Amino acid sequence: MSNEVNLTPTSAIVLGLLELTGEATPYDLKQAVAITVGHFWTFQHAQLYTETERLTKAGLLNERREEGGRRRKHYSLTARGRKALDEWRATPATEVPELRDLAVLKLFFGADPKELASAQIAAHEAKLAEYYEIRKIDQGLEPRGPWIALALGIDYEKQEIRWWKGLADSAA
Amino acid sequence: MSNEVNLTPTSAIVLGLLELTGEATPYDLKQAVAITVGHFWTFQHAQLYTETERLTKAGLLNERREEGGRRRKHYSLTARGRKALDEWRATPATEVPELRDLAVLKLFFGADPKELASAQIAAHEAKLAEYYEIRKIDQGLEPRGPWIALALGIDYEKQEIRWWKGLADSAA
DNA sequence: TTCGCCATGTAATAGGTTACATGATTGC
DNA sequence: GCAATCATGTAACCTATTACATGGCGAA
Repeated sequence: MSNEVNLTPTSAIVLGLLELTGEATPYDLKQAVAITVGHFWTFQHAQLYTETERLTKAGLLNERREEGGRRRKHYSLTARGRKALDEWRATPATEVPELRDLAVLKLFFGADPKELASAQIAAHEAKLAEYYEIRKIDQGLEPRGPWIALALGIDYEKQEIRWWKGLADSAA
Repeated sequence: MSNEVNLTPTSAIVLGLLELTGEATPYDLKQAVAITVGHFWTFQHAQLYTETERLTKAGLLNERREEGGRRRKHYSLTARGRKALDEWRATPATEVPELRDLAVLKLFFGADPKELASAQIAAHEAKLAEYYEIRKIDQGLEPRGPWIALALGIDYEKQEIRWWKGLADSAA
C-alpha cells in the first residue's frame, strides 16, 4: 500500500466505474466500459486486470477473491480510493485535448483531401448515429454526467461532418 | 533491414518531416515538430532518437554519422522510406479519432460543469489564439496540407468554445 | 572565466497492446 | 455430446514517458 500512484485516465475510469457499480470483477468493468466511456475512450481489456492490481497495491481498491470455482477477483473502492476519485474529479482539466487526429496528420502531410473526406464523413456519420441511438434512452436518468458528455460528443461529430463536407466541396 | 515495421503515427511524422527537410538530426526533427505537427500531436523528444533508430533498422532511413565533434547522426529517407510514406499517405483513415478528452471524462464522472467549463474555455481560447498567430503567415505558401489542417484546428477550437460556453450558461 | 541555461543524447521504467490460453456455455 | 463461440485471464512485447547526463555557449 504505497502512498504515491500515478492516476492515469485509465485509473480514473476504473475508480469511476467502481463508484457506480459498487463491486466488480475486471470482466464486469470491461462490460461497463463498453456501454459507457468506451464510446469515446477505449483501451484493451487486458489493462483492466493490470490496472485493478496496481490500484489495489496502492491501497485504492480492495480485493475479494472467490473461494471456489474460478476464484475471480472482485474489486471495490477503499476510503482512500474514494478520496482519490473525488480529488481527481474536483481538479479541472486545464489543458485542451490534443486533436491527435490521424486524418488531420495525413492531410498535413499531403494526403488527398477528397479521399480522406469521404472516408471521414462516413465514419463520423456512423459515430453520430451511434450516439443518437444512445440518446433514445431516457434522458432524465441520473447521474447527469454521461448525458452531458453525450451532448458534447454529438456536437463534435456534427461539426466534424460539416467541416469535412466543406473541405470536399472546396476541393472539388 | 527487416521487412516489417509497424508504422505508428510517430513513424509517419518522422518520415513526413524528413521528406520536407531532406536530412535532419533527431534534434532538428524536434525543432521541426515544435513548429509543425507539434501543435496538435505532441510527444517527448526522446522518442525521436529511438524512432529514427528503429526506422533505420527497418531500412526506411539511412544514417550518416558526423566524423568529428559530436558525431551526430543525420537521417534521410531511403527509397523504401519514401515508398512507405507514400503508402501511408494514400491510405485514408477510416476511423474517427477518439474524443479522449480528459475534461469530458471528468464531466462523465460527475465533475462540476461550471468549473470545468471555465478552465476549458480559457484553454481553448489560448489554443485558438495560437492558431490565429500561425495563420498570419502567408497562406499562399506550399505545401497546402498544413494550412488545411490549421483550418480544421481553428474550426474545432471555435466549436469547443461555443459548446463549453453553452454548458456554463445552461448550468448557471 | 565562470555560472547557468539551452542543446543534445541515453538509460530506465511504466504503461499499453497484441497474442495467446483455458474454462464455460449453448446450439445443433 | 461435440463444435463453435463467448467469457475470462495471463504473458510477452513494444512504445512512450520520465529521469538523468554531458557538452557548449552566451551573459554577467
